[in-house]
Amino acid sequence: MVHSIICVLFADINRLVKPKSKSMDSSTEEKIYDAARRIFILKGMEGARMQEIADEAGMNKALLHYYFRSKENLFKAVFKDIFSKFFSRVRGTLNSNITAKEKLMVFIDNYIDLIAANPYVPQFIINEINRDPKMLKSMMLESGAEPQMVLSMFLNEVQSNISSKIDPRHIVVSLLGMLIFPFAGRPLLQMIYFNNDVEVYDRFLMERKEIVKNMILKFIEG
Amino acid sequence: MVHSIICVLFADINRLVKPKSKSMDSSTEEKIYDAARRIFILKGMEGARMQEIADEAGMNKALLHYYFRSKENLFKAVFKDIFSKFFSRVRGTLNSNITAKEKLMVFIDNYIDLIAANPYVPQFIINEINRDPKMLKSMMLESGAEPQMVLSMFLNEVQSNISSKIDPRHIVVSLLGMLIFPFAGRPLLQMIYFNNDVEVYDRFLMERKEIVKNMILKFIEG
DNA sequence: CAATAATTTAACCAAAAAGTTAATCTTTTT
DNA sequence: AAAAAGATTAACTTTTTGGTTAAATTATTG
Repeated sequence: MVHSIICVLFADINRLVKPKSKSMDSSTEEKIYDAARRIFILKGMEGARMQEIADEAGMNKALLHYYFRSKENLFKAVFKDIFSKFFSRVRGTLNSNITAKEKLMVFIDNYIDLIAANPYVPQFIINEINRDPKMLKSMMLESGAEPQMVLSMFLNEVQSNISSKIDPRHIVVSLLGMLIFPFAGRPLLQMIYFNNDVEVYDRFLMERKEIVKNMILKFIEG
Repeated sequence: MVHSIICVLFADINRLVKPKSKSMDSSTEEKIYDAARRIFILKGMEGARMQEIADEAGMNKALLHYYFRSKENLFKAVFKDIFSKFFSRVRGTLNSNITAKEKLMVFIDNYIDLIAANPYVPQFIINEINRDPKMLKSMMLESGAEPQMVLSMFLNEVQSNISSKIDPRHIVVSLLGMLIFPFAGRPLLQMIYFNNDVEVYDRFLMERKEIVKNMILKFIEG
């Protein structure tokens, strides 16, 4: 399959958060930023500690306050970045000129690859928006993300190309649920249904590409 | 529909957490327990403050330590309770003697009602297990919950009654994703796709009963 | 009722965590 | 090279938060 080759080639492009690299060519501010991203995504705003972020970045805690005035500040910068990057990545997968149905299939493949490379991001975003829903408003204004466009765009296409009278929002929500839940609920699901076998669960996640495509198609085409 | 009548009649039975009641007939310990449940579910272990729980319970912070030695202790008691209650409720919906397919349909209806009455519970459980996966092990041993039974039970039935060669775990995960995600992602979804209209979103959630049943059936029956 | 036990409170303590500062080291500018 | 600006550190302060205690109040029991 050509597509899976493309997936492999571009796998690291999907990574929103750089893994800690030993080559120290990035600036101090960048190092703080990256460390903060990793810690915040893993532990959330409330669970993260400034000291921990400083340690992760390999430097003094005071520097975090030197570059970003407060934890709140640092978090907001990081969150805004992750949020907009994530949504623009998602939107990016929809900009080819193939049929609507094909586009939907490519979307599912890419979305699973994207989350596989950033398994904590969707849950992180959902949690933080639950914690402080006001953030979402400013996020949508400041970042050019316009996340509502992401799926309504092609779902209008799907809607018109395929005979289906279902509210497209039900399809979006079902689709996202099927894609995100196996990642968000991994520790639970992996233990209960997979005897905590990491490799088997990883395979399971990749199998989902075909499963979800199949499921959505059957539903849309009746 | 008879079923919706039953749903209305038993609506409050689904509620795992009592809303704060003005009638003060419950014991101090119970009041603390209930307040802790509400706060922990809303803010999580890390986000919750002992003072906040004391305020919610309408009493002194020292009392929380008098009845439960530590925050950790209080949290574990509450979490264990919520976890096992939730899973036993879920399992409870599967104990009628109707066909496997019918059982699946009833399950979907009941599950949505259950989460509608406890919208934060699934995400809370997932988050806390992510934070401390060790908890899950002890939870499964101590509480008689055995959550793995919940769906494998009837999915074996479904599997044998209906011709379908799909790994039932894919069906479980898809199903749970479709059911849980609209609740977990509510603030995000409601804002992006529903102009923050609470009533419309509530209706959307109830519509999902038919949508999800439809979707699962189409998938299983091919 | 008196004594004893259980409950409740206000005030306090210690540890953790965010945030600050002044002094030092490094780089850039003149 | 001297001065200035920028980056970095160690040590410190403040605030938050979980936890304690001793005294007061209430309930229970002999």
